[in-house]
Amino acid sequence: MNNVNIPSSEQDLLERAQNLAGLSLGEIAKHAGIVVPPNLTRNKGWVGLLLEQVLGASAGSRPEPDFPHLGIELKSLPINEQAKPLETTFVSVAPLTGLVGINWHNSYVRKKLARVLWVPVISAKEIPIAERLVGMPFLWSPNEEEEALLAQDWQELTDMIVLGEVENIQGKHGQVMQLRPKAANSKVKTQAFDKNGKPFMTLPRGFYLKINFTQGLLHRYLRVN
DNA sequence: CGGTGATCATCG
DNA sequence: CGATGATCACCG
Repeated sequence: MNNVNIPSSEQDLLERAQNLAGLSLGEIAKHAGIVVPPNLTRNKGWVGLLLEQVLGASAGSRPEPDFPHLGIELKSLPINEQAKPLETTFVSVAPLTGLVGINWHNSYVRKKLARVLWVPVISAKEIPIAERLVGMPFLWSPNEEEEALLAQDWQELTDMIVLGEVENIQGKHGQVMQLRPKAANSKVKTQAFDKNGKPFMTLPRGFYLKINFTQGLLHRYLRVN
């Protein structure tokens, strides 16, 4: 069963998402006719895919926003009962080549994060998948401070890539956004350039939002209204 | 193969 | 016990 039911507007999408607040993943899955896996070990993207389907996002792996006509990206956000994110948030694969002419302003990361529908899910490990509750979804765009932090980290990480130092980048780099492996396993390789400009093969990387960043925006939206 | 959706699992 | 590096499933 596919999404015949595509949200017509940002407001429509937001309302639909907010109607999920308080529901359990089990209830939502049942309504959608989807079986809840016993755990996420072999279904790591399950929550995100469930929400995509229920909210009428376009499926597939195309590098586009989940709602192309609205320019909105959908992100599930696992949190604990104290509203603290439990995991970093994957943003996108990091380009390791073809970076000439790319800057923060025209970067893919900035585009992806321009408008995000965050759907918090209380996902403490001890809670069975089906019993995990959806929190209050909210639409977010970076404010000036957030965008400055993202731009700074993106620049630092991209500079290192351009200088051929991608293999010296560790998770600790970046204040709010980091670069980490993003692959099926550590044997997967993609092309990059070393510091002498020579091509070599390395592990694909992705940009991830650190927990302090998503925690901050969560608080910004949950606090004053 | 390289993108999407992410969480797992081990280490300090 | 949090953060980093590694990993899993699916799609076109």
